[in-house]
Amino acid sequence: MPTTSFTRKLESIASLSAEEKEAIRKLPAHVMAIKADQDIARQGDRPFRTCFIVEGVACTYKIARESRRQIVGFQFRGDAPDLQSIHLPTLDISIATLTPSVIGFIQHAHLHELCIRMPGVATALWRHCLIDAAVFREWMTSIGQRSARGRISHLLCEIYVRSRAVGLAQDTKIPFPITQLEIGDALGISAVHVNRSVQYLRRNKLIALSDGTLEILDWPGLQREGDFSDEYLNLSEYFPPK
Amino acid sequence: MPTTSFTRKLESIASLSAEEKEAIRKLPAHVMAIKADQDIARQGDRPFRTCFIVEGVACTYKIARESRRQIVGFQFRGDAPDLQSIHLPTLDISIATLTPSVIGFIQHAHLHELCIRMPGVATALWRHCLIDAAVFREWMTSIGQRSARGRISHLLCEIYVRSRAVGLAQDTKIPFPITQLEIGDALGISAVHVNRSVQYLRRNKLIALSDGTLEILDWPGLQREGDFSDEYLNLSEYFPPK
DNA sequence: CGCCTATTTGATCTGATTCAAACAATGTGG
DNA sequence: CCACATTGTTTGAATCAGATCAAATAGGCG
Repeated sequence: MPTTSFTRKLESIASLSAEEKEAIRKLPAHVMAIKADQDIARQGDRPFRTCFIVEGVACTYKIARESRRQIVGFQFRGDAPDLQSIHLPTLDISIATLTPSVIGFIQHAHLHELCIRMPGVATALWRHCLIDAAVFREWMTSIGQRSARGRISHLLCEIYVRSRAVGLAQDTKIPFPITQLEIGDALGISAVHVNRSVQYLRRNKLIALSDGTLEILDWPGLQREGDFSDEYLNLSEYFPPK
Repeated sequence: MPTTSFTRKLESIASLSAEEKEAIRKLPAHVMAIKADQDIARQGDRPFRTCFIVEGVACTYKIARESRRQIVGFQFRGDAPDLQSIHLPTLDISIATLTPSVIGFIQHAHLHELCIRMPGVATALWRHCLIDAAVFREWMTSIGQRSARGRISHLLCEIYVRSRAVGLAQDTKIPFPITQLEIGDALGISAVHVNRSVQYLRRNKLIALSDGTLEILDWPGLQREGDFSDEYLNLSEYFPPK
């Protein structure tokens, strides 16, 4: 079932009864394969349904003056990039795939109905929105206060932990299809400077990054470099790498 | 009633029936006067109640490495800085007053009960959380992509519109008790540079700012300078200045 | 093979930081 | 009511992190 990824994500951030899980899994979902670098939705849209990632990686972004792009989030398996549209009709962000992806869509009407029928599901969805917001706050702190190296290290830590939480990690390795340009757009750094910073992290044996794979070589070191602590992610279960 | 400010805020972002408004107004609230520059709650706390601003101005902030402070939001009359704690038990932010303030507190239990009894109230509260998140996204975009001048102009526009929406504006003037240091901490700019940028805005007759009062002299010009559009605030009613 | 996108390197420039000090405004206690 | 402490604003000078511009190199893929 495509909704399994969504259920698993919600499970990783809230406690759900077996009935609730089953109800979410049974939500009627429309599923679609989408190529890389395609917009799924655009700023200003008024969607009648919410999307979630079944497979692949997506990002949400806003455009500021002079077509400068701020990526405001990365979404992995199970994440719902526009869950907010349940109660905010007009999108203030655009959503795009970064890799070839499989995207699921659930109509708002079905979610509303389920929220009334099972308040525990409403709580889980609300929590999903609140954790998104906690991540935004952490990113603001990163962009506003940390050095380029710190920001990049912090982001890599976050993506590693989140990937792990939804079963995408193999040992200390995760798939990492995000380009350096995209990292720059997410962190308010130029791509050139991202490159130089990544090289620094490689030189210092904190990470290995190539061929779309990120390997954590020195987890404590990377956390220190990025001033990272995973609390803001509010994961209900979390297995740190050895 | 102290809860009137909170009700008015929710009214400004969601449509509530007379019964719902009345129910919110009747929520048992504990009220407290607090001096300026006091923490109301701290990162790591697990509050059993939510606070809201009856009078005064507060901010929420996070501390990054080397005690650098990122202010992640300003709160005015009616705002609930830690509404998230309804479903996220541990606070990832600290909350502090910026001026002498009157703060109201409502127990989570009462909010939960009301959410079940009146789903419209749940929607309004959820919307409050979602609009907070939309503001975070806009701030990220500001901090990540806009120049110092742009960031400051954008912030002034936002505060002006929000103050107006809860009845704090007189014509083109609003109370503005936020220091330049605090602006800097909110926007990732040093206080010195904030000062020079504010002087630029003054020189160019976009604003007048002194004695705790901000006057908008050239609204279109300030919006242009800050690349500002109010859509992300999701106000249900909005009266632009003439 | 050749096109396109991503990464890398080098050189130069600049917006913003930092440090330091003066100045203004406000409040406090004697 | 004044001396003084405190906090916020302003100015100047030196410095730097990161941007920009330009071009080379490397990978992936039809």
